[in-house]
Amino acid sequence: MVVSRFAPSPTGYLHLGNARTAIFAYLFARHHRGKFILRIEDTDRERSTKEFEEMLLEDLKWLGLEWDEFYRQSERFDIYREYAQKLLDNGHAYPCFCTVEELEKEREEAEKKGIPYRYSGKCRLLSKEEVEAFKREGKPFTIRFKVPDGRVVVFEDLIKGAISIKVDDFGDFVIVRSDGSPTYNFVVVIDDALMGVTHVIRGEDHIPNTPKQILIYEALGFQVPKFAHLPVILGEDRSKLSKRHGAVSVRNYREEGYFPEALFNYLCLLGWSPPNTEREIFSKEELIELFRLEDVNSSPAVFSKEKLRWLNGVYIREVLSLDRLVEEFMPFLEREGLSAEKDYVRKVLEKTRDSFETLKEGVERLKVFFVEEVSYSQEAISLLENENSRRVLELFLHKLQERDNLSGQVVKELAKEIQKELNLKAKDVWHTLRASLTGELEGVGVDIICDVMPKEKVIKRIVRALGRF
RNA sequence: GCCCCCAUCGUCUAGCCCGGUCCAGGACACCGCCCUUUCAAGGCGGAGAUCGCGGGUUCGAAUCCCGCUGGGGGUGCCA
Repeated sequence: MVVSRFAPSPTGYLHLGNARTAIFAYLFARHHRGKFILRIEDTDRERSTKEFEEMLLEDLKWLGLEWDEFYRQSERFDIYREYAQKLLDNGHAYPCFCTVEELEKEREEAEKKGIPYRYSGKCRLLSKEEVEAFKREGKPFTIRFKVPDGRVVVFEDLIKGAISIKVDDFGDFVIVRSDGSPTYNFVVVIDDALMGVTHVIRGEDHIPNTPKQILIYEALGFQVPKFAHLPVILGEDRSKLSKRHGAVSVRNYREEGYFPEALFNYLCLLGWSPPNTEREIFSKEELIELFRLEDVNSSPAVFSKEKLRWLNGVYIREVLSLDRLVEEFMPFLEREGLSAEKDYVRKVLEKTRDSFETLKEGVERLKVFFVEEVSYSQEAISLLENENSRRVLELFLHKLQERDNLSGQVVKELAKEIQKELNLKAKDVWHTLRASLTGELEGVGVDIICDVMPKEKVIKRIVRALGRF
């Protein structure tokens, strides 16, 4: 059975790059009817927090990723200790008593000479007696993995193809810190092996780690899984997407009123495209069906907020159900201090869903439907102060009284009559109505407003405008 | 510095494995027109890539080979 996993460390909000990695790993597992594991990599006690972990889970769920198994590395230290001991016993690892200061000095010297730094491996040479003596003294030590000399590790990456790395490029590396906590390169192997992970799908920044990990797999007699390294996501300036590029966490987009389906869909299109089709809109189920690692691009992609926006708009106007739209719109309305009956919101959105691309933008655009009193822009004021405007509004009110109810159809008829009777351009009539009704010179169609808003409310706004100008 | 990865319109990409149908297709953004009471949305059309550069191989190369350049990533008792 295929088993993939997503293994984030809880040191911040879910980053877009990580989200895409999670999505690909998830899609791959589901496509093969396999298992998808979520593993929290919190071995670094300094930077990991419970709060971030909760956010992470929340964001993942929001995106629509369900996992079959869940682990937390901080709860598995006993297991890691056991395997560290195993490596010590079978001679693949050794205690190292070098201090951080000593290592720092070595590194500086290497740099000064312009030669690439790697740990000298001098603690490899310590005799049993020396080790015992140091331990009795209570001298702190790390455990290092013994990297075999001259070895070239070759592996077939499912996305990049054959990759070979000379192991001499890095020295013996630490697998257990002096405080007893295990390091990433070590635990990742233990966990993936024990959890039966068959496909390690992760960012390409892990390529340099892979040979180290393969060495550990071998030293422990574990079967080496398949690897797939995804290209990174870049910002507009072509450097790795990071905080200084602005909104880069899933949470940011959620708060701006993006839909998880749209973000999911967009992220899939970054570095992957489905075979034999020019479609771009896909449901999660379709993506599961279509996704193949072979079709993932091997070059990095620049994140485009513009295109995400567009895609979100497509979801709002074409893909999502009206009910869903209403459901998600409500909290955004409330966040702006506005409120309305669900049915009313439904009526509004039914007619206007094709005119905005994020929920936040939607609330802004549709405010006029929900506020008690509109505020007038400078342009609207100068228009309403015009004598013609007064005549239009008065005539409109007068005619409105003769009608039982108001609608888009009715307002069109009335506008036409007014235009004729006052000998004005259609434009002028409409502009005046809009200004009095919305306080702005642009926005949602006046006919739509009259279709949706109660007649009394329309009258009230016009009366108020008339009274003010 | 050293190691690894990558390279098609501004951006995401199709095509590359199995060379001719590609004087390179689609999408976002951009420009114009139409629709129209405005802004969007929508419809139609346009511009935009000598396939990073230079050498080969071949009757023929975006597609195969070599070199160069550029970009990205890594180089921790972070993950």
